[in-house]
Amino acid sequence: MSPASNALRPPVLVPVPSGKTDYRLEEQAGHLMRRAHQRHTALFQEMMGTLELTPTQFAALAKIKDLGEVTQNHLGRLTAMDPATIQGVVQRLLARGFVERRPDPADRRVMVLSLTPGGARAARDAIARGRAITHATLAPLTAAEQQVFVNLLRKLS
Amino acid sequence: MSPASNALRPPVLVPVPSGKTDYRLEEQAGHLMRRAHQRHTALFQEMMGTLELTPTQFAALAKIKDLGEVTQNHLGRLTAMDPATIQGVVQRLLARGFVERRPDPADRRVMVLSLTPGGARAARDAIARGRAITHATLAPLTAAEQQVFVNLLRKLS
DNA sequence: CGCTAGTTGTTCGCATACGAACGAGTCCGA
DNA sequence: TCGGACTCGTTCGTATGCGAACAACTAGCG
Repeated sequence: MSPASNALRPPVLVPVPSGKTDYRLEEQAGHLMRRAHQRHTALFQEMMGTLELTPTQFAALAKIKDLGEVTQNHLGRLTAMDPATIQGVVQRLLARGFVERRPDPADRRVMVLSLTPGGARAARDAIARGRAITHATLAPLTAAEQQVFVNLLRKLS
Repeated sequence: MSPASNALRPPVLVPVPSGKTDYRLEEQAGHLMRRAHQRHTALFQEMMGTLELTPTQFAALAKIKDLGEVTQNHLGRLTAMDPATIQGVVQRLLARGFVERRPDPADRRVMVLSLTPGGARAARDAIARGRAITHATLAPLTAAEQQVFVNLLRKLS
């Protein structure tokens, strides 16, 4: 039935029939990236379910678990968040009791962040779901395509 | 000297030495998509420059230009925006005088949107920049990789 | 030592993004 | 023709995401 499986071949290169080249929004990389990211966040929210973590909250939690202790700005850089953005994310994790902060005696500008026991438990649970979310996000692609896609994404920062 | 150049080969499959598999945030598809999208929007804002259009405003403008007339919800579906989201976007385009709206006599729920002359001029200008933005966004990839990347993105909605 | 440059965390404002709920209107089947 | 189901646009609330400005603090240089 279906022709199938020539998916990676470049499209047939029909040169635009009309003289004035037209602009197809739905073929622009940026627009497609927005939509793909949109789909991912929908999956994320659905599959994170009762844990009620957003993607950025999850990233922060996972990174703190990784490092044990981090300062807020450093955590922001590691998770690609603006100081203004990481600030709000950390506030919400503090409010939910997942994260603790204590002043750094060596540098009085700095607040050191670490997980609470409850935060550590949440992080373990969330990471398990994180694996499933990655799986679901990439499900429309074959295993080989997934490899290629992630490699290309890495080149696009 | 250096092994090098096996970049597309699947990683050597070192099964994690410790018993507990670890989770690398920076290799997760979702996280990478967020960062790639982030980079794109930064390029977008910079290159759109004095036109001061956001990606969603641009998408709406380009789509209206394409169709001549659209209703608001329909426009939202075409540009992948929630009714609540497209509402704000249209408000701002109305406020800047790029878009007009008039009631549809045939269906009194509906408002029909179209471009003003100024909006049409802005759209032409913006689309020219849009091409450059797509180019810059994909610049880290070779031409062949760009084809593959866009094809894979399309499969991820 | 003292001044400047840079860093850290915070606040404000604006623009997505979407779930939920709502009033107004349309449509279709009984 | 009546009533329920659906659609359209709007509002509210919450969470990113970032530029800009700011106070507090550190560090480095003359």
